Formats: sequence, structure tokens, C-alpha cells
Amino acid sequence: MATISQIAKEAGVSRTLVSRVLNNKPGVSPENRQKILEIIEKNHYVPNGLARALVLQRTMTIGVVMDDLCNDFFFDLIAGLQNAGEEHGYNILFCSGRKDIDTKMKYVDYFSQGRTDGIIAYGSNHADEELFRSIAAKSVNCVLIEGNLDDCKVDKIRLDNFHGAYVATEHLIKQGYHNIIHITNDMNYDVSLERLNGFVQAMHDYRIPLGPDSIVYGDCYEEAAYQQMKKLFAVGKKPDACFVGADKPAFGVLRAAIETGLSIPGDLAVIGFDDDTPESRDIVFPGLSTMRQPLYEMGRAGVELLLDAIEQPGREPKTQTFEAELVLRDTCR
Amino acid sequence: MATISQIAKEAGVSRTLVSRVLNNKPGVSPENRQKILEIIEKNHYVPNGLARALVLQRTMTIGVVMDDLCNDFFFDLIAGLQNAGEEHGYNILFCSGRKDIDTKMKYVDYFSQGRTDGIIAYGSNHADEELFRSIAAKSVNCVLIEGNLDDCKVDKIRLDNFHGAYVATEHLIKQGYHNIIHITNDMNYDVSLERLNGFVQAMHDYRIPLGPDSIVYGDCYEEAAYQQMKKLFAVGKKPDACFVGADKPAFGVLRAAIETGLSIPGDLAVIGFDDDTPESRDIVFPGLSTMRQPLYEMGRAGVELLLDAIEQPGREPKTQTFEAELVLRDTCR
DNA sequence: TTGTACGCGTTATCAT
DNA sequence: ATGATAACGCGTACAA
Repeated sequence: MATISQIAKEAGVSRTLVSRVLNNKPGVSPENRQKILEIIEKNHYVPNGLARALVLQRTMTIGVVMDDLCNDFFFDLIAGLQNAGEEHGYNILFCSGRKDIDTKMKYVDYFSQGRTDGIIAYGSNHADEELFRSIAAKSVNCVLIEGNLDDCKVDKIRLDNFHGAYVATEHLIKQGYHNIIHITNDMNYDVSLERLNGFVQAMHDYRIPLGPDSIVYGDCYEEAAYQQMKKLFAVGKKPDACFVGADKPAFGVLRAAIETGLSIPGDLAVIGFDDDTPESRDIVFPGLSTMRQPLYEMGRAGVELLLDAIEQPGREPKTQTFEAELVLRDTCR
Repeated sequence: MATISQIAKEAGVSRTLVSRVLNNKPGVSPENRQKILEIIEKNHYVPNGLARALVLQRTMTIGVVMDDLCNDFFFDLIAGLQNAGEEHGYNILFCSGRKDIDTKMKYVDYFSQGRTDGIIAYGSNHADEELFRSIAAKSVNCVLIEGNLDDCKVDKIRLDNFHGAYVATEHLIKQGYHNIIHITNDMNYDVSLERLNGFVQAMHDYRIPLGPDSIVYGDCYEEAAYQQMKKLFAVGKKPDACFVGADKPAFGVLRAAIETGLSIPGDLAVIGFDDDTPESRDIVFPGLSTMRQPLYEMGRAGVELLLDAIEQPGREPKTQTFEAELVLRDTCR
């Protein structure tokens, strides 16, 4: 790799002039500029980004740390981050954690060591708490998406999960469903509890008593919800509506119901959460009604918030909250 | 952000000693080591990675450039890259192109500017050619996965698409199917042509004539293949087997066949390519027989090959070729 | 054991 | 217009 000194030497000028040419700055005679450009071209010279970042104290880079790159749930978030970053001239770097906190932590450290101007971290798993606190302790610009550490002085992008769940449940109630159950998302995530709370509150507000089977504990995959529903149907339980804490398990509910011969939404109405349905599911299942989580917008907002923090060192942390939106398709009238 | 000089000053020693402590090197008295460690801890000091990389001429980082991070096809590849990188102590950085060559190019430049020890680029789109040539021209360690520029002096990880397609077609033939059609993958990708060629060669070797409907041009999504097959069935065409150039369109074929009332594999046998079926599809469709593309292993091999190149500057480029493996499930006997 | 001095590749300041 | 010099933060030979 050629360096600026080698180019300068070959051109018979000082590094200063080469630097000016590289950065399109005035103060170079046309002849010298021309000559320098040719030599740069000839040697395929590209300036070293590390050295430049070191002296400029700016990397124009944002590091993103998520649970797992291999999950279609994050597609919209990734797109939002990338697009917003690009608009502001920033490079967005992703890393692939593998649901283990250690890898996530490793990359947070990596990004923190001067390699980025800021970090965007996603997660709401209980295990993330330690990670997020360590980030907050460092003097690193950082935005937490989804993470809910009330006592931490960090910028945050949040979704109002409680309200979203409330809206979904309320909609079911107002449509005349009264034997409503809730299948939770993975309770290792804070959001799952918030959604459960929203469900409970709505049921309470409308004076609908919760029975022993009103709350079923699931996870963020399809299979568990499928099994739980099959079990429920097998013992003769007949809920007329089901609010599910995430879309993936909602498909498990649909599958169990369809196999059992129930008509959707006649015998059973279903509302999910997230709106992260891959195309392929819409083809074979009835369109899932759900609470849309605006991940694309949240990703964009995360970048904006981070840049805002970078530009105003020492300002108080902000929290920006998004609302989920009820999207009615086929599984609920 | 604290610096090594500040720590040294506060400890009343030279930067050398602090550096030794940071890197666990001998030559520091126990008392000094202890004192320095405490001050480091107190200040949340972390060494600057840029400065370190600059002087060490090593970033311990690999940059990965793919068409699109938002595609479940790449999940196994990502996992392979990450795991292999981690085993060797390397940080793997991903970026999100958006199927446009410009973003890809931008990140290749970014990674090339001294920020990584090497680049792994994935792609076989015709538009990638320019990109790959520009990479090859630079003096950057780089491995191309899937890209097929025969005349380029770069390390490559390849899949033998021709042979894979041949094996799939041959299997159908040997199973007694003779009215076989091929639905191509997106012909903008080199791999699609290779797979088409493998199909044609096998048909030719077994003396099975190709009719006007033997080759149907599709893309890498489900819908086009679905439409094409519906059209075919509508005009009374009755192939007894179908080799599809990718898994996603293969599901389009299955859907069209099932809707038309055909039994699988009785009336129509189907073999796909890639084996990138998401869980969710297996649940509602018969298990898709396919040629498994070992993306996880290819990702791993890409990292190994790159590190090999880094350790031996100037060595001749190598190409490592993988074979696809026939995986028989339900859609083909 | 400890510290000095130089270099990594770049930009910026300030002379000339 | 041009160039010498310092600085960014760090590692390391070398000398003490």
C-alpha cells in the first residue's frame, strides 16, 4: 500500500500538497495538482482511513450491535439504519452476535476503541442489562433500541409495547370477542412483559375476568405456540380470540387452529405483534392481523438520535418512543 | 476518552510501562503494574484501536460485502464467516448493500482504506464484474465467494453449479422421469447459467430431447415460478419432473402444482437448489428435495483462505471449489 | 526496571 | 503556492 509520503516523493513535492489534492482544497498550482493526480492514479493510491480518522478525531462510522444478524425480524431495522446512515454520509457497520452476550460485548468493545463515532445497540433481553450498563459507563456515544434501562443515562429508541398490546386487546373486545387468551412472547425479553401487562390492563378495564387459561407462556418461535394451542384444543378449551405477543408464534396458533378444523376468524380471531411476516407466509396462511412495529422508522430515528448526540457532547440523554399500529388483515374482523 | 499519555502521567511513569501493562508484557515492577492497572480501571481507559492498528499494521478485522444483508439465503454464510473469524481472533464486519452495486463499491473502498486486513466479497451478478475487477486491481487481500472472474487474480470460493445441476437432473432421469423441465434461477447471475448448462448436459448425455417448454426462465423469487407453472398447467402441459434453479422458486412450483391438484411427487417431482428453506416452509409444504449448497462451510473456507493469503503476501491466488449435495426429502422419490 | 526517541499515515498550523 | 513541523494515540528498539 502506497502512502502519502511516497506519492509526495514521486511527485517531488511535500505531503502537504498531496493532502490538499486529496481533499480538494485550494493552494496547489494547476500543474502540481495535475501531476499529483496522475501519480495517485498510477499507484492506485488510497489514503489510509485509520490515520485520517486518528487526526480528524472522526471516523464517520457507526457500529451496530444486535442479538443476531440471522433473523428476518431485523430486516427492516437494518434497512432503516443503513439508509439513514447513508443519507448523513456515515458508514454503518454490522456485526453478527449469536444470541450470546459475550460476542455482543466483544463487538461493543471493538467499536468503542475509537473505531466508530457511536454505537447503536439493540436488545431487550434480561442478559443485555449488564451489557447496556457497561456501555452507559463508558464515555461512548450510544443509542439503545428496545433496551429498557430506566435508570441508565443513555439515548433510547423505544416502542410503547404496553399501549400496543392494549390497543390489540381492546380491539378484540370491541369486536365482541370475550373469551380472549394471550400467548406471551419469550418472557426473557422485557417487551414481552410489557405486552402482557397491556393485555391484562385492557381486560381489566373492560371488566373481563381472566381465567386460569387466559395467559399462555410461549416464546418467539412458532413451534411452542403451536404445541400449546394443540394442547388447549385437545382438552376442549375454546377461546374465541387470541392476542399473541409476536408474529412468529401467531403462525403457530393459526396452524394449530386450522389443523383442528377451526375457521379463521369465525371460530378464532388472532392478532399478532411486530408485523415481520415474511412474504412466504402470506401465501399459505390467511393474512395475519397484527400490531405493526415500525422498525424501519426506529432504525432511522436511532441514527438521527446518535448523530444528534455526537453533535452536542454532554447533552442530556433523550428517549424517543414509537407507537405500534393496528394492521387488520384476515385473521381478525 | 483518556489516552495512554494521561494514564502514564497520572501514574507518574512513562507511556512505555503503561503499554507493557496493557499488552501483558514483562518489564514492569509489580508495584507499578498494580498502580497502573488501578488508574486504568478508574478512568475506564481503553486503548485506541485505530492508533494501535496503525502502528501494528494489523487490524485483526475482516470486512464482508454482500448483495444484501436482508436475505435469509445468507444466514448460513454469515454464521460460517463469523464463527471462523472468531476462532482466529478476527472481527468480522458486515455491511448492508441494497442490491445496488454503488453501495457495495462504497463499502469495498471503505474497507480497503486500511481499515481491514482483508475483504470477503460475495456475488455472482453480472453487475459485480466491475466491482470485482476493481478489487483485484487494488493491492488488497480479498476472497471472492461465488464470483466467477476466470481471468482475475484473486482468491476464490466457488460452488460447482454445473455438476450440482447435472446430479439433480441425472437423479430425476434415473428415477424414471423423462418429461423433465428446468426453471432457471435469475439469469443475471452467472450461477444460473451454470446450472442451466448442467441440466442441458445431463439431458443430452441421457439422450432426452429438449422441447420448446423444457426450459422456463424464472428468477430468485417464488412468484414468477408460480405464475409460469400455472400458465403451463393451464395450457395442458404435463411435465412429470421439474428441476428448479433455486429453492425459493421451487416453492412457487409446489404451490402451483398443489393448487392444480397434482400430487407430489406422484404427478410431479421437484428438486430445488441451495437448501435455504426457512423452517416455516417445511411446516406447510412437503419437504423440498434439493441440492444443498454448503454456505456455512464456504463461509468458513473464505475466512481461512483470506488468512492464508494474508500470511503469505504475494502468493499465487487459489480457488477452492465446493460440491452441492443431493438432499432427498418428500418432493422427489 | 525504566524512559527516550522514533515511526505508523494523515491533517493542520504556520512560516516562507 | 509551498513546505517544515507538530499532532492524533500507540508500540517498540534502544539506551540508561
